[in-house]
Amino acid sequence: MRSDAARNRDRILRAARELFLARGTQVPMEEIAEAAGVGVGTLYRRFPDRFALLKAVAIWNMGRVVAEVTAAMAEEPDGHHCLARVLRRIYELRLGDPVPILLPHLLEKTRDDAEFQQARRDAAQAVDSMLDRAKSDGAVRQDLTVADILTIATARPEPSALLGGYAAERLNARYLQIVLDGLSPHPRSEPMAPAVEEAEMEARFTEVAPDSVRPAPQPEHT
Amino acid sequence: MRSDAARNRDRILRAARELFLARGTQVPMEEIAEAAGVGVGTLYRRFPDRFALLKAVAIWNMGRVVAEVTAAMAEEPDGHHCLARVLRRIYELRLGDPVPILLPHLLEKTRDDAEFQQARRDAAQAVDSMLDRAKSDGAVRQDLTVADILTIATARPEPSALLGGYAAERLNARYLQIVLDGLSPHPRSEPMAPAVEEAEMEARFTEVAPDSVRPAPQPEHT
Amino acid sequence: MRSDAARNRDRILRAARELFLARGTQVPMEEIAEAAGVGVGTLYRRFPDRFALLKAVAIWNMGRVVAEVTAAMAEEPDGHHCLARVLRRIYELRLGDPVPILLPHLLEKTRDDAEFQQARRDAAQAVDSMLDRAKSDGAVRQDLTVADILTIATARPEPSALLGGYAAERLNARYLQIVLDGLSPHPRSEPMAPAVEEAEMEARFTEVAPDSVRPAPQPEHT
Amino acid sequence: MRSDAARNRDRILRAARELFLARGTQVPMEEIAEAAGVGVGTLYRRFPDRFALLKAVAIWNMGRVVAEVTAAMAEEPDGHHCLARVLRRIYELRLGDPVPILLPHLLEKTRDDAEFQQARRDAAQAVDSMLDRAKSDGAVRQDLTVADILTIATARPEPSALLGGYAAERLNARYLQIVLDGLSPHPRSEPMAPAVEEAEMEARFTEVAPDSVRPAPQPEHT
DNA sequence: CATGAATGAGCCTTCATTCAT
DNA sequence: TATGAATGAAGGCTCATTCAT
Repeated sequence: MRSDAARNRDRILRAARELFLARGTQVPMEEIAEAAGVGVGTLYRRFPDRFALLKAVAIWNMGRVVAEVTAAMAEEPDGHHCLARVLRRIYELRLGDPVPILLPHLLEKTRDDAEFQQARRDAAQAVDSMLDRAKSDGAVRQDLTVADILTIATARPEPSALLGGYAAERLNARYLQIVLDGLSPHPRSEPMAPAVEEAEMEARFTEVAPDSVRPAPQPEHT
Repeated sequence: MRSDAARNRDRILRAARELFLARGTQVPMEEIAEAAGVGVGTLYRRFPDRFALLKAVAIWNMGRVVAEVTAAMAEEPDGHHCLARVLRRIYELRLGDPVPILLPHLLEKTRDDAEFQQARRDAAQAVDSMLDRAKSDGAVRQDLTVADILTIATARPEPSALLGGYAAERLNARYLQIVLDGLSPHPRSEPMAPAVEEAEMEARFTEVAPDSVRPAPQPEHT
Repeated sequence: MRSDAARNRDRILRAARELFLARGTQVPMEEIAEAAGVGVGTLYRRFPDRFALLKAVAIWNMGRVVAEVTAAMAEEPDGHHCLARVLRRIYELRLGDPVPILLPHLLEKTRDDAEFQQARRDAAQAVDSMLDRAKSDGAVRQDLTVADILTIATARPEPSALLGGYAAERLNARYLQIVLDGLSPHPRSEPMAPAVEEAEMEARFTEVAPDSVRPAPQPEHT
Repeated sequence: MRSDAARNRDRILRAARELFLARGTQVPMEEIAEAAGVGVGTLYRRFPDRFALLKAVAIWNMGRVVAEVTAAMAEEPDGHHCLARVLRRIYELRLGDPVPILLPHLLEKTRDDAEFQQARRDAAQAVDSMLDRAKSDGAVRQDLTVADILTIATARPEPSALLGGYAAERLNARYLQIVLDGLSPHPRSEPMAPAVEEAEMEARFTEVAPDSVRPAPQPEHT
């Protein structure tokens, strides 16, 4: 029965991740339950409310980032290909989508969630190790930090919004190449704004951001 | 009262644009009405449903893109600064946000909307003229097309999703510089995937995209 | 301008009568105004609320009953044909439809309305004179009163409800003939329940009906 | 809880039938729910929209017609009393009211509804068998068909519209006797319009009625 | 006077969550 | 423990009526 419960949890999580992406984070809980092949009651037993589900999906996404980095590090020949592959996967799987991975108000509510914070640190560390390798290989500028890479991860192009899916793959590929070119060390590059260090990212979870750069309020996910 | 009505329409539009960004496109119509200082009835008289409002905001956004390009072309010294300024403004004002400017299903429903299509063409043309100038100035690769620039416009970084607003301005500035670097002509750049020409974009509104690259279904905006 | 106003009133009344029949008495006031070719403001100037419109239509209907009786009395050869024609016209024009001619709560509210009461008396008197002639001609039983005829007027057959309009004319004609046969004097007829005299009808507008025979409450017409 | 659910469905149906008659088919769903002692959500779970409720009530009404016929056939001494009793019950219970039993547009939407069509056929058959017996007993003309009886069923007198309920019982009784007299075989009767056979009624559900006899458009029930 | 814009109460419907079975 | 029935708060939308132009 323990295994049944675990299987249910897993099916719910998969269904939720897919439906959140396909139909938005407000998708009815009943649809998620149905897609998972369980009753709503079961869904609520595993995840007491919608937020718990969002958090679980976010943790799953972060774990997936670690997995993608690990695989790329093992299989790609150099830092450039490694970075290219991971970014491509993040966009493909929409792992960096602001919704639902890391909504501001989700961050607020997860500040004290050990599991969530651990997953976040693991993901940042994995990306950081990948960035180190890219720097060593001379694939990217030395003044980049993990915050830059994660920022790029959130900047998923959506050419389908322009072309309804037409030529989306080509446009995505071109976008990725442009970004990678931009990341590479150019003699002519002007100096950038000061880098954001990992320590600063970490600090975010203890300090409160200055009002001037507060993110826009986000919709409550009930 | 014609003038009153026009003023109300305008106030509703502004309120909608702001609330769609701040609280999502599902924000209660009543809140939009309240923010605009009118009753719901008035809102519904001007915009028969939520979709009409989304469309009007999208048209406004596209008009704003034209205005930003025009201003930049007039005031900036060269193609590089022009492009940089416009992209920065697009991100700042969130003019290229997939929501609500150009959701796939919004495109479907606007295929036969003359005003919408005109606004879209005007925006594309403005961006294209800016791109031409940037090419003439040697500021960007010659193999770029307007589709690439618009794709970039949709790829707005959201560092606040990672840092809750902390250092967002610096990260945004760094992201923009990375992209601009990537757009600049590099001798070492590998060839890109075939460019998407403006004619292909235009074709999107008559042909139907191949199934293989259909965008994910989107939430209904009622 | 007096004539313009009168023309408007008339157009509104016609539109209201038609729309009440075609789409029910809850049809939006704005539709009535549009069908009449005036603005809602004008409609409300002539008829302060929906009830005023219902009342005016009811008065018009009763006037039409008088007109139909008058024409039939003048043109038909005998009491039988006269009665048959008037009943047919009442059904055709739906002059006796409970809605909106004589809803119970409409009666309540019109108890003190002189114009309405006069129209009602005129209609009853016209029908009564027609009934007298039919009795003189031996076309109907002697024990009938105007209340019976008016009751029959409210019993409009609606075969379209059964057959979607198919054969409606034939079924209506057959129904009418059945009723007329039933009205004719049969030696074999059993005695009927006591007749309702006109004086009793008149009394209804001063007394209050006994609770036991109160009509079902009717929907408020706002 | 299956039994609870069934009990709720039943209570909703009863409440709906009563309120549709008492206050019209536009009665707020919430009132129906309240009268049934359930929440609106429960009502909507059983009946997804107002139309589903109308349909269910119509089916209930048709079933009741069958029950009334069956009882009358078993308990009444002859065809005359049987017919009289059933018509009286139909009027008393308002089983033949155009609303909600058999509205034209309801027929349209139920053309493919197996349960509805079965109920309709059962009711027609029951009435037909009763008519056969009446003919055998010499209680009615031989040239009547079930369509005539059903047409009569829709022609419910509403004397309360004239008298506010005063003397309604007597007037109803007299109306019924008049109709029954009209139905009885008179040597002196003129020939009637051609009868509508049951086969023609049945055909109505496959063919489309000729435009000339289309029923008036009916109010949408949401 | 005529118009139609503005208002907001009210009804329909959905869906998050609870809880009886 | 799994289910799905029940609840009711919340939001979309309509429309009667008022009132500024």
